Amino acid sequence: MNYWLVKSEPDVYGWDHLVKEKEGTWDGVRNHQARNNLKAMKKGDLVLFYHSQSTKDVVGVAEVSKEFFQDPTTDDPAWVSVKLKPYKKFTEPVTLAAIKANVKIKELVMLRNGRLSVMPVSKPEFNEIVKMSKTKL
DNA sequence: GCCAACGTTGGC
DNA sequence: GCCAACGTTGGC
Repeated sequence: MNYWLVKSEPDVYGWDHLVKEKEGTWDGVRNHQARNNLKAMKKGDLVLFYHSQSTKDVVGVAEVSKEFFQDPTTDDPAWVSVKLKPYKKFTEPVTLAAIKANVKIKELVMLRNGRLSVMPVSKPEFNEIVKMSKTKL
């Protein structure tokens, strides 16, 4: 079981969209590093769902429901998508400021490479963020 | 709205 | 193959 974090602009495709659709296709990724991470995702992996730009917080956990396949938004076989479904909404969103303030997770990839949209999260980091959200998974 | 970080593009 | 210019992302 691996853990991940995906970033999304809530205006474009936020947590609420995912909940409404029940299952969302994570397409349009055009970054090699992010693509490699998508390919490494396994069904059942848990994914922190981060809202960028407006609220800047992790709002919940999604689950990988389908492993990578050809990105439907392009014919270029270089790009892939996965499918995600909502797993659990956080009781309290975990803000970027709170993450930055927590020394236990200062190695989080997001803090080092702010522009990556799909990134791995270690198990301790995942657990710590869930703990900060006061959510029981 | 500004700026930093990073990826991509194109000239050489 | 290097590097400057440019575009995009995302935090502030």
